[in-house]
Amino acid sequence: MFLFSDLQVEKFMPETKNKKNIDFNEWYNEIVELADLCDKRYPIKGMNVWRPYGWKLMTHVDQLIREEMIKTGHEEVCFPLLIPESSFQKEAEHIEGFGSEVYWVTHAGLNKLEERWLLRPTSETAMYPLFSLWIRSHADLPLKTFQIVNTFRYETKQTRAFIRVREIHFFEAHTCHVDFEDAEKQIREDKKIAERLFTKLSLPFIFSKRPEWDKFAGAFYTISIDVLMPSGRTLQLGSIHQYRDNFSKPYEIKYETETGEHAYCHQTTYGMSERILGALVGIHGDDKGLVMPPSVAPVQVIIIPIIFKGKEKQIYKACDILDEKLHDNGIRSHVDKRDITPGSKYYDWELKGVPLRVEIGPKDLEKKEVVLVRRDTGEKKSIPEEKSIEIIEKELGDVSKTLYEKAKKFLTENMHRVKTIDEAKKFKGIVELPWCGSEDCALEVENILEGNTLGEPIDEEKCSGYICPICSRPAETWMRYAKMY
RNA sequence: GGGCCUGUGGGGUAGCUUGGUAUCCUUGUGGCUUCGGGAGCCAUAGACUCCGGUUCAAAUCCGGGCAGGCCCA
Repeated sequence: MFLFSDLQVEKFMPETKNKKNIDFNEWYNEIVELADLCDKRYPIKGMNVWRPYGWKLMTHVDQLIREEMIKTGHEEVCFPLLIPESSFQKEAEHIEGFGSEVYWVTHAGLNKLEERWLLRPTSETAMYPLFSLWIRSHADLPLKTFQIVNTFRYETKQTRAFIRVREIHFFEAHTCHVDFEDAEKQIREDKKIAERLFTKLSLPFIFSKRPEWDKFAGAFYTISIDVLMPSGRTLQLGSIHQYRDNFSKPYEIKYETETGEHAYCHQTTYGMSERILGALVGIHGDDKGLVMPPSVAPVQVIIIPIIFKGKEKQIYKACDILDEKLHDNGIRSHVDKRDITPGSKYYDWELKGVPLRVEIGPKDLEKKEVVLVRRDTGEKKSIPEEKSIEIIEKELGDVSKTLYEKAKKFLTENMHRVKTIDEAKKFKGIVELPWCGSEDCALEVENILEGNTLGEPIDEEKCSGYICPICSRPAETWMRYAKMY
């Protein structure tokens, strides 16, 4: 039967075709294109085009990272995209880890190259031959650099916008230190950077020490930064690696100590990518579109003039005055003067995830008020025009907080520490089980739970008094398992 | 790595089984009019993924490529 009420729902509540709660993956695919983040029609698998809005968001994320780096004494550099094969081949584990997924340049013009070049899958092997020239003395250390560049990995698996791509928008920090302890100090700083950065992005995350068999190719150990997506899968947003002297030896990154000895550097790296944007989309978004935290929203406050015949001038003027005041207070605002109906603008900016909307119409002018609407909660209220700036500033902060708390609740509710496989089977998301330390046992858990080994919790007492659910030996640590992207 | 499904104007689709003139919605453009949750009218623009095969004739049938999606490892 055809009901008028169905039509109304359709008419007044336009939403994505796919619902986030029902089919997250399809919803995600729909929204990245609807919201003008990227264009997946570029004819190479896994290489999507950044559209203006998506790129703006990404550059705002980059800027937050850049600020953290500068604040902690890192210097920005930019290395070449191409790496000679001979540079790439110096560290054995690294080659083994990346060898199957690099793109090779074999020809230049009409000539075959004498030595092949590769497109960087990450920049260790591009940077380290130069580091060995830059570093001579202990006074040159620590060397703290970073770059934000594109890297290339030939993914054979299913690609997904921002989450699994072949051309990666990559942030990588590379540091060199006098010894292991100084490198460890760097890693402690890296963890604090993550806390600050992801709080600004309203993205609660967990650190895990990746298992030995799944750490970065060439690393001594790897700490991953993971978030939990609404699908129940984890998404790794960043990695912090302790290299010890694994790379400095083959690349001969040495320095002269105060006593005139020669010593190898200890190194760390820190990596993140556009997966952060994928997490922002997936975790905060809803069936109306994106919901962006104010820290990265290209437009934080959208002002919609409600035009009535004969009153256009006054209304536009009121909008412009507020717009200017917001700018003066460092808030990114915009007045939407397009010749379409206000309702149509509401939907547009909701899709784009603008945190706050202000409506100014004739009634508001009379009452010296403006209407304020929150994207995250839908809450709508009238506020006095003269207090609008302070109220808007406060509301922007509240949006960040609300987004964070909502995501934190989801993470907490879907992370469970249990003692047996049977208990673990009851839960989706992330489970922690006692672990004896054997790879075989972890892989067996992976099989049973149909998930992956995420890693051990860090900065936490070891797991004592429990037994490994597979082999019944005493457990050494807790181990996390989850389905991963 | 294995299996399954899909490809028609910018977007979404009908047509494909049974080969012959490509449907509708949306969007774009110009104009009139309107504006507190996707307004209306008029005019106009725009498509069969690529290569090969079968056929008098292919969007339609067959094979392959490329691209997209889903499931399993």
